[in-house]
Amino acid sequence: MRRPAQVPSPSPRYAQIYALVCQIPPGQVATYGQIAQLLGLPSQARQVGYALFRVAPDSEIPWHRVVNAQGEISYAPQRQGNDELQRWRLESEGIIFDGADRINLKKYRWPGPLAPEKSPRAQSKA
DNA sequence: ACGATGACGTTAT
DNA sequence: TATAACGCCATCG
Repeated sequence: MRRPAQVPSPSPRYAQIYALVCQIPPGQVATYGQIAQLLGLPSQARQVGYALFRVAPDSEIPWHRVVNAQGEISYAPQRQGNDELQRWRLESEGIIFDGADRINLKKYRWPGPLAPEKSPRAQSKA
């Protein structure tokens, strides 16, 4: 069932994905394509999602803050309800789903690592 | 090494 | 707006 088998040392590419996802602040969400683009991977949105698939639900990574470009959770039978968990967690952070099970990306979309929601101070890193 | 798959995205109908 | 098909690239058998 395509289980992760063993992931002792993921590729550096995945490490970047995980690191970026960890930077998503609570109450906000990012899309797979956005993550990919921020990493310099314009068309590899799939790999971003695939990387998150390898992450355990109890991982330190806020994987639940990543949704697709349509602003909705990607429901898949392979996740066996982890998708529900994702929605539940997002709602816990104050994110509201509309009648179409989608969220307002215009309102919750993560601006990026260079634009924290508090201080729009670009490139103020180190 | 090869073929098939997939937590996606974009464009066309 | 919803549905369908194609493209992209890493991972799996």
